[in-house]
Parts: sequence; C-alpha cells; structure tokens
Amino acid sequence: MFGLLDCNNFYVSCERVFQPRYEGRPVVVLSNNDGNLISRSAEAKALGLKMGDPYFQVKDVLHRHDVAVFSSNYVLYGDMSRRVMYHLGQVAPAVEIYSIDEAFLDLAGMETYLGRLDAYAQKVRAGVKSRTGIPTCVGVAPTKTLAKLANRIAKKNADLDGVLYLDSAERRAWALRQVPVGDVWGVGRQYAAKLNAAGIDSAADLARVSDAWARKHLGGVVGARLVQELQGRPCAGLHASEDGTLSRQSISCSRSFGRPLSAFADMLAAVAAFLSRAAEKLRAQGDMAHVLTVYVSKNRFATNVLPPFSRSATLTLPAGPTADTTVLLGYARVLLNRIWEPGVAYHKAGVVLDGLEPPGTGQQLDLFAPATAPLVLPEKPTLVTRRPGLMASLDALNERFGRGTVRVATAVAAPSRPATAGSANRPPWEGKAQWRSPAFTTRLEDLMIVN
DNA sequence: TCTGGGGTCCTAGGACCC
DNA sequence: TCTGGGGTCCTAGGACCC
Repeated sequence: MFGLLDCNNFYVSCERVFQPRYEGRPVVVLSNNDGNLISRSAEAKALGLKMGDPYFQVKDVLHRHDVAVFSSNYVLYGDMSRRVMYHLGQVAPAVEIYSIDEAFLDLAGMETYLGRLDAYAQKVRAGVKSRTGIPTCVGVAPTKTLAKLANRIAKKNADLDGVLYLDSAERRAWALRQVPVGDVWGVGRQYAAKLNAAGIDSAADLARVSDAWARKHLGGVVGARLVQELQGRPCAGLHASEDGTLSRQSISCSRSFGRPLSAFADMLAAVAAFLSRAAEKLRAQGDMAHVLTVYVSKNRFATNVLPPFSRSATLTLPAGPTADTTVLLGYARVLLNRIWEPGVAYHKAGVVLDGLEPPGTGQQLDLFAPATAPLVLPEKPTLVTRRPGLMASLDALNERFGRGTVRVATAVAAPSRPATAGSANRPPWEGKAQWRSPAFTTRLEDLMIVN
C-alpha cells in the first residue's frame, strides 16, 4: 500500500499560518515576476480564478472581490515544506518527497498490524496540522497512481474528511468512475484530447484499454505502466528520500527578466548569476556535474516573434565532472556564445546541470592539465578537486551572511543604463515581487513579535 | 506594460565502438 | 552486385508533473 499526502493550496496555506486574518478570505499567490496565479484558496477557486491565469488578465476580478494577493515567497514555502516532510519521516516507515507539497508514504505491510488504514491516515493529517498548521489530504491505495487518484477525490469531497482508502476492488472501481481521464496522474493536455477523441473519458475507461493500445498512443512504456497502475498492479516503487532531503538528478536555475535584455554583457551576467545558484545547489547536494546546458528564450507571446522561441546548447564537460562555479562559468560562456543572436530581445535565460555524481567516482583527469607538466606551476587549475576550499569558503560565507554576499564578478551586473527610481542597483534580470510576505521562519529580523 | 520555475522520463538520430 | 549485430554516448526535444 502507498499513501499520498498532499498539502491543500500549499502556498496559500503557508501565508495563512502566519497571517490568520486571511482565513476564510479569497487569497492567491503569484509566480515569480508576479506573472501568474500558482496557488488559490478555495474562496479564490470559487470566484472562477484558474491555475496559471496571468495576473494582468484577472487583476480586475481580484480587486472587485477584494482578493488578497501575495508574491511567491519560496524561502518560506521551502522551510514549511521541510517541516511537513520532517514530521512524515517521524510517523511513516519510509517517505518519498515527491514535490514541495507532496510525499508518498510506504505503507507496505501496515495493514497486518493496524487493520484498516483510515485511522492511521487521519492521525498523520492531524500530526502535520498541529505541528505546522498546514491542512492536508491523504489517499491510500495499492499503487502510486491510485493513491494520487484517491487523494484527488478526497480533496474534492469534503464529506470524506480528507482521507480516501481504496482497500477493495469495489472501492477502486468506484473511484475510477469518479475521475475524468484528464485528471489522471500522467495524462496531460495532449493525451487527454487524444483519449477523449477515442471515446475514453474516465479513469475507468482508461483502465480498460489494452496494453498494446496504451503503448501505441500514450508514449510507449510510460502509457503501459500507467494503465497497469490504474488496474492495481504496481509498476513504480517508493524511492525513499534519505534523511528528509531530496537528491536530484538534474539541477537548474532560470528566470524571466524584469525587462528584455539585448546586451551580451547583461545576458552573460544573468547566466553567471543563475549558474552560481545552480552550482551552489549542486554542492549542497554533495555532487559534481558532468553535463551543462545553457538556454535563452524570446518572448513567446509577442505576435512579431516566430518560433523557435528558445535556443539551447549542451556540453559534456571535456575535463570531467566539476562543482566549481568558475570552471562551469568558463564553459557557460562558450555555450552562450554559440546560441547568442545579436539584436534579439531576450526575455528569459537558464542553466541546467546534468550527469550528477558524487566526487571520486571515475573522474576523468585532464590530459592537458598543468599537473602533467611538473615543471610548470599550475597557474589556472581546471579541476574542482584542486580547490574545493575556495568553493567551501564561498558557500560558508553566503550561508552565514546571506545569499549573494560573495559572488563571481561576472555575475555582478554592470550598470548598462542610468538607474531609475526604485531600480537602483537591481540587476536587470531581476523580476517583480511587489507583495512578498516576510521570511517568518528563516530571518531573525522577520520573526513575529507576540505582545 | 504585464504571461513562472524546477523537475522526471522517454525517444531518436548520429557518431562511434567492437 | 553483394555490405551485420549489438552496444554506448551525445545532443535535442517532447510530454508530463507540481
């Protein structure tokens, strides 16, 4: 059995924990750059506001109904998530952190001891609520896909009191009939349209298609697994997250800019800033990266811009994996030069680190590195292993004095235009965040004072 | 004027290997 | 005239997830 615990309207719930005056009122949280709606309270959903709605398109509705609007505060949400996951680690045999607000619980064999698992699921919910203030729902079922499905039904039906346990074939069949096929985990917009066209409308319909049909029309083996999981045959196990943290297979950092950039120097500074952040995450996870991708994007909504909207370049690092920001930056500059088109107004850029591995596992030595020429002092070492101390010091300083206290010079924006009021010293790639709440749990200055 | 960010998994062709 | 089989790695891109 798998459990799937999912936080309700997670970002909105995080804001409400520290500002309970927003309980019962419509609340939304915006994406970076205050671009789109990415979290809505039940009251906001009732107003017809949709996930992903651009803010500027629904601004009037928000004002008319006095909806509370927040910029996203990932420092706060990340810390609240950590607390939720920590508690789950205390009460479940194994936990897989699936996203910032969701976790799978390994409940294999627990029925032998506890009988039905409804009461246990309720206890987990109550524990998370009392320790973090975050409301949740739990689905319990024999496969991950069915646990997701059960969770979704529990969320939509208040009378279930936040828990749905699919313990019998009859209950599973009933649950499959409740859910439109487009809401099944793994069925996105494209597949939903295809399925509807083929007369497959509910999860129950999808559970009946043949293996061959699923392979042909739903992305090969992925589709076949999806159907099997709906039928109650597990195809995916639980990937336990060690000590409550998540270790990733790729790490990226990207941003939409506050205003379009068309100067190479600005773009290079932006890429350097994103790369610095990604490399920081890489080192925090204790890994090195073997593959680097840099990409730049144009405004895909502009009527005068034709696809492709994005260009990327990838490089397998010739001298092997590294976690050194400055080494990575040297390659990033080469990649950016490869995709850069002069005169284009860019709206976004990003970097991706792939091929992550812990240090010391089959690193390739550089044939041309100075170490092979003992009479020449290494002026410019190329492998991170030669100077782990520099990166460690960099990380320690930024940890202690705040992110970005010490940076590589390339990532510091040169003032390419006179500063306007309010924009003084803000790099041109930084977006808007007009309504950000305080970092209640991670900054001493932001701690609440209780009188 | 204003449209997010960070992930996973899979496919496929080309270059290359034995 | 006739030209194999079984792999890996690299790179780019698509579909999906929250």
